[in-house]
Amino acid sequence: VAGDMDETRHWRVGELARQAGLTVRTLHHWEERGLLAPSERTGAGYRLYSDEDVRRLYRIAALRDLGLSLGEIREALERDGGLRAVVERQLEALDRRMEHDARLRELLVRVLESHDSADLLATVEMIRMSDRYYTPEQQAELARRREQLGPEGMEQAQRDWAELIAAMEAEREAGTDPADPRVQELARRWSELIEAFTGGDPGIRASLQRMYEEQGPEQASRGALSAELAEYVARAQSQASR
Amino acid sequence: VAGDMDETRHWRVGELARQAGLTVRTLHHWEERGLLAPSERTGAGYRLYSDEDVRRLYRIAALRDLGLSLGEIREALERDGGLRAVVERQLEALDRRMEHDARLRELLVRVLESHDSADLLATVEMIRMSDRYYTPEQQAELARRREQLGPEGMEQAQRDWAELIAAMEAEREAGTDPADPRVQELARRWSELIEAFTGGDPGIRASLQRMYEEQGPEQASRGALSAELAEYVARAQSQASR
DNA sequence: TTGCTCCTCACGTCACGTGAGGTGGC
DNA sequence: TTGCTCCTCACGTCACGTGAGGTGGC
Repeated sequence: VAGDMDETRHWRVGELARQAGLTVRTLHHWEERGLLAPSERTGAGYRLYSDEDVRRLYRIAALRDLGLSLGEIREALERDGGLRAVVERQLEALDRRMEHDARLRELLVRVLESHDSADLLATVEMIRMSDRYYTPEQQAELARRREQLGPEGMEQAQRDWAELIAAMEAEREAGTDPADPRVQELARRWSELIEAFTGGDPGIRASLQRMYEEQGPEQASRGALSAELAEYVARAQSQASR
Repeated sequence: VAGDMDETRHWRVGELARQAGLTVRTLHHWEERGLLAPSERTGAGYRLYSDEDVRRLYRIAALRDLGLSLGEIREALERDGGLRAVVERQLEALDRRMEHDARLRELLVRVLESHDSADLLATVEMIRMSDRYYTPEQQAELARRREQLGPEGMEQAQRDWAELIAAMEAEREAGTDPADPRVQELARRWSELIEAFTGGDPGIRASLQRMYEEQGPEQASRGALSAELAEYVARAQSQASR
């Protein structure tokens, strides 16, 4: 073993794959993609990798473990300074993903904590809706306000809405004129609760309105409001300004 | 708009896609995969989605946002309690990914902080190697020990090794007999440093040895040790036991 | 001669994106 | 009649996994 003069040791693909903890197919694929070709072949076409090839292989494997795509790895290996550029992009993408995952995790935990699975699906749908209509800043603002309210405050708000909706629905079913003082009082309360939700932020108000316009009251309120009731409330509010 | 009796409103695929923030192709795909088929078609084959279909669509979209695959969504919607099971699996997978990402992020930051890109690639390769040969527990143990050493301790250890390797290489080049007392002293020091690294843990010692056997001294030491020098040290150590 | 390793296609995966070529509907 | 919407193929993506069918090598 001592004086073994194997100046350029060569590796066959299977050997090398086993060594590096990869599959033969992976090495084939890297070759197809132009990342790593063996510097020699035997007469019968067997791939022979040199020490130099092996070093390149380990570099590629390392970069792959950093999450780079094969295209990015090529870029990193070809250009000087390419590594830094590619890794910076990679880090940014990773940060975005980690943020996303953190939010997702919270969501999943909430889903698991919830016992009623219909209710929990509704929660997810609501969040999805929010994501579509509120800007990230607006969402942060809404979250801030929710935090300020605390769990009891949130429940209180929900009860307030449930009560108000029930009262409004009762008037509508009774056929009360929207201009009636009782209904007008409810409409005023309605505006107050919306004001409390938007916190007076005109952007949030606009987003909310766009959501109701585009999705309709049933979707936007996740079933809390019927189209008929929304219509009735709108009539009462237009009455108020007369 | 008021008394509109559209008992079963129908949606065409484009409309619905726009509403839901999806593409038409996505709805086609969901249909191919058996997730959501419109309950009606026009004579010409136009898809018509009912309110019921729309509700199902929103449920699917919500679950997709939770990161479920289309297959998992089917499972969740078909079986009772399927949602909980699927979400639990999802959460476990997410936790694993988040842990992985956290480690990856550290790595990427270290790569960016390093100025010599060859050096940084070596670091990544070393970590890859460690992942292959040390169990998670052993890695934790090694990390604990590194932390205990602190940055100065680490640098000191690296200097110790560099010195010892240089001294050993000098003897080898000079052709000193491995049994020579000077070489024997170096070999003793060598064993001490390995002992310091493994912390006396036999598992770590075995993993380290397996790594050197399977990868060879050059790869395992990331170029710090030549095959010849490793051979020389081995001879010196076997001499010691005589 | 028998295994073992290797070779080159080539299809499958996952959730759609992106045309191509053609037809119904207000 | 002119756009617009819709239809059904069908290939492409990304990094390989997984055979299929056949041949070299110690």
